[in-house]
Amino acid sequence: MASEGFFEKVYQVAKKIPYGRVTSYGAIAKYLGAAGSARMVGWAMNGSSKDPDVPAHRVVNRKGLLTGKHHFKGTNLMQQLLESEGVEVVENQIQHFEELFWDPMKEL
DNA sequence: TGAATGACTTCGG
DNA sequence: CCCGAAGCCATTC
Repeated sequence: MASEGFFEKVYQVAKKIPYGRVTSYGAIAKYLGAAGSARMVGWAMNGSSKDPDVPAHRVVNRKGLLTGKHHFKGTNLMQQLLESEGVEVVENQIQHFEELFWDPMKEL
């Protein structure tokens, strides 16, 4: 259905996230023109399971916290993926988050 | 149509 | 910065 339009956009942006970088739901939402619908981005990510090319592990909340890790298959899968990209993660929180932060509005 | 939900964000204390 | 409460918005039932 066309109702997946919003989801598709989220997937596209998520796929554009550079390697070893992360972003927040709000940033993506704002880029999509749906500023304030950060929750929808997370919701869209819920459907990202059907699109393995979507690096949902690179999308965290504004604090750099891996809030969505509980939605992954493994409890530590999300962190492992980030660490695999050179991103330090401690206590579900991304280190140097401000440095690794990738703003689609600014980068795209 | 209306109420409930959610991987968030912002505001006030 | 931490905590609690309210707000937002699209999707689902």
